[in-house]
Amino acid sequence: MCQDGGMATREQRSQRRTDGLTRERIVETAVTLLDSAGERGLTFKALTERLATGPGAIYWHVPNKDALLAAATEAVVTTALATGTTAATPREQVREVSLGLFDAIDEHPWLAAQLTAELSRNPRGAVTPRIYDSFGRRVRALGVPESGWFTATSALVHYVLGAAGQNAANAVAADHEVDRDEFLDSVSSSWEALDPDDFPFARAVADQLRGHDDRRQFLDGLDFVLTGITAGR
Amino acid sequence: MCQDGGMATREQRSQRRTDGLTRERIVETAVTLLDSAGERGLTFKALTERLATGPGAIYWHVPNKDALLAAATEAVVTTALATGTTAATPREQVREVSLGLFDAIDEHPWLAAQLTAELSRNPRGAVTPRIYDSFGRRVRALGVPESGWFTATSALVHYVLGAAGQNAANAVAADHEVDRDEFLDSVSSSWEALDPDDFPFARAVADQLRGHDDRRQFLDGLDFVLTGITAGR
DNA sequence: AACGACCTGGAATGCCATTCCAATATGGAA
DNA sequence: TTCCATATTGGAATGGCATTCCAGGTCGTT
Repeated sequence: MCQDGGMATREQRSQRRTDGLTRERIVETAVTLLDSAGERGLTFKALTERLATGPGAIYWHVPNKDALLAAATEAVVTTALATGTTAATPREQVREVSLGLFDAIDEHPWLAAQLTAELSRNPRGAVTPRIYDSFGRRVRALGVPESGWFTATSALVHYVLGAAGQNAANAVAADHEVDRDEFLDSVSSSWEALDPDDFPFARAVADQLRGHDDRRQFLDGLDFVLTGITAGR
Repeated sequence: MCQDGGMATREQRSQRRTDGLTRERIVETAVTLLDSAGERGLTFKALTERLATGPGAIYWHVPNKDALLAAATEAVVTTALATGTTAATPREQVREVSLGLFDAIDEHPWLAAQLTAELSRNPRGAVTPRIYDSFGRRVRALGVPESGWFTATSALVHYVLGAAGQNAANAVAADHEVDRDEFLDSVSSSWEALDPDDFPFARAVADQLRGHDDRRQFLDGLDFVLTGITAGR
């Protein structure tokens, strides 16, 4: 095979740490790594370096990488949803929670995919009911009849996750660009250069791309959903 | 290090293939692998085995795995959007395209995440304008004023991707379960067991989970968006 | 002061994407 | 027909990664 002959037993172990390694500290570090380099940035190597330890120590606190991702997701979502309500009308309250999640995903671009995974893989966990409750309570306050609660809330959550996920992905991609305006401008130009027979619409809206406000667009879309949900009233 | 001493030159190469290895055949195989085992199922090892070749041959046709994923995405999306229109009203036409994409994502659960990535990473490629055009043309037909085209279409696409992505993730998760009804039932029960003070809403809608129709729920949500988009008329 | 449960970190394993390269086809020029 | 350049192939090597194993340390209890 390729054995290197054992080289005696380990002679000297490095000093044992005095500050305890806790699951909390690990999750915290994981979030930092995810934020700075995306899902690919979370490796056990980076983790062990940051925490000045070895993989075994981490695995004692956390069963595997997926669980670590789930824990990071839960930590971030819980914080994001824990904002006190200041808005007056139910509609404004929905906007408030939605923006909270939108901003959290913008700040933690890896969150959208993890949330989708968490909602389906772990519907019994803490995250799924927390999200549905945050949105659902406000949907109820909107005056939706009980039979429509689940459908309306699902539609809302799906829109928010879809839009926020796309926005976060865009933001990461735009990060590689020097200047956002310049980037949008060049995309817009390339849409204008498309064959008018094959892509009449892309051509027509190319100009609307330039300098549009993502947050504003998100809220406008949210209003479509809200209007639809409350339309029967 | 660990050199094994060269063992002479290769004496006998296995028979060279007669059927050409083409980019198309590779992408086709990639889609098959993705469909059967998700993104984790697409490995160069599996690919070389299926195609009875080596990694080098594949890399001659395709620059890397990301490009292969992008090509697979484009192939599937192009097919999904290439359905002729049979619906009468613009609103029904939007439903038609949306369902086409929803079903494609349901059939290829890896597609949602890839589409989000493709839309942001490669807005100049073929996929992004194709999607925007498919939806946008019908939005225009809905009677939306030109200034609202981009916003309305984006909202629509975001909702469809969000809902379809969540649905596909759910379907994959449910695949591991024996029975869908039984699974929904157990989730519903665990929601009912939640603390009524912390999760009043989840408790209240737990029953609506049981036996709900995903496709129907998707269309109901789509109607909210459509109603919102056309509300100003 | 010694035992065991808890906790640590380094080495070993096996999978994966990617690169390198020697070997092989193929078809046009001589 | 022979020969060569170019297109194409597949296997070996490389380096990174998650995960497992294990030989140890630490500390509270007795």
